[in-house]
Amino acid sequence: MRDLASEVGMEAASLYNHIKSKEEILNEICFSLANTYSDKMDEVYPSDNTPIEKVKKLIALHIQINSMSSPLATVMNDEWRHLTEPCKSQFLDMRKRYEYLFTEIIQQGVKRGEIKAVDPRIALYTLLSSVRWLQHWYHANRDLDVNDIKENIMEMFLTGLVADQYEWKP
Amino acid sequence: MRDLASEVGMEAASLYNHIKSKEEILNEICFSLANTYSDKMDEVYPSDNTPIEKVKKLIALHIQINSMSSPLATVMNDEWRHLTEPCKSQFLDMRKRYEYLFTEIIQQGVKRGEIKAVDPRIALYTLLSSVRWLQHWYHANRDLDVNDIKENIMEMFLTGLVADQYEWKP
DNA sequence: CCTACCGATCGGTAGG
DNA sequence: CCTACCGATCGGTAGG
Repeated sequence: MRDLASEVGMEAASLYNHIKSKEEILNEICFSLANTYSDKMDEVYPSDNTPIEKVKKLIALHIQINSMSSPLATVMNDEWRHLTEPCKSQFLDMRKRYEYLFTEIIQQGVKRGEIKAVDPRIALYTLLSSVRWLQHWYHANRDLDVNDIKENIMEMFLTGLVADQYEWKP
Repeated sequence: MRDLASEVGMEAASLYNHIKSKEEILNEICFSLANTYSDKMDEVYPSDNTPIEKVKKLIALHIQINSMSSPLATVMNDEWRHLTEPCKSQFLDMRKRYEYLFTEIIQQGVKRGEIKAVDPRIALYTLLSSVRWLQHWYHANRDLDVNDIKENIMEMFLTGLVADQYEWKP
């Protein structure tokens, strides 16, 4: 709180005329971002895009948030554990629902023959994890363009690293 | 330190007969794991495997460490920032070298036509990030088998999510 | 290995 | 918005 205060040019004690507690800030950040994700899911999930198009739209949002709102994303990703009840449970419920709908999308893709028969949970967590650390390495590699990153990551996930002509299987 | 002490059944003060400082523990954990990664790289990099085989071997190590030694991996991944100089610089140098050799492997694969023309840094960070969070979701999904996870992740990265027969490009 | 205790720091309050 | 200050907690030391 002392650091925050000096950043905005006041004493720590004065912050408490603007906020109720340190945790109020944490709540604000976590739920603001969680709502952004939920809203996008509520828009994408029932749409008539193909499952692969849906996955692409959601991954694009993750890339966007983790590269643009990265300090907020860092707080949500690393500090949600310090939410107190009942907020913590509410937050986890939102996350659970988001992950459930995301696996549903993957599973629908598998059923329709668009997506390979991977384990949907493994696919989901691998996707989410990989874009999660954008916040950390993106700022150390500023010369990279967000759209380049987006296209490269999409390409990797959708068609893999192995070159089309190359016969890699033993 | 109070928590650690009670976990091993002593008073916090007594811990200091076994260790020099809290930070000594952090150093121990960070460098023990960093050495494991470096050693594997020194073995794999100059070997006569194909670049893709090398990538597979390194990713397998990351999966192994992040699922088996997960508490140690969590400490290294999240707390290395609190290393003090000169240890911090030394740690970052090791990481930089590891990442450099890893991108070299990817770049060689691209040059040899085995790996698609992705940006090697983006590919690297996406690979590393995705397996990094194994520690967090693996224990919440205990029914998953480590080898299943390994195979699924490899498959995703190497040949992608899109089913072979499916024409997805617009 | 424990008791007793230290200086620093933290989130936060009282009172103006 | 500030000064002054609180109780709790933290890493660590002295001395046995």
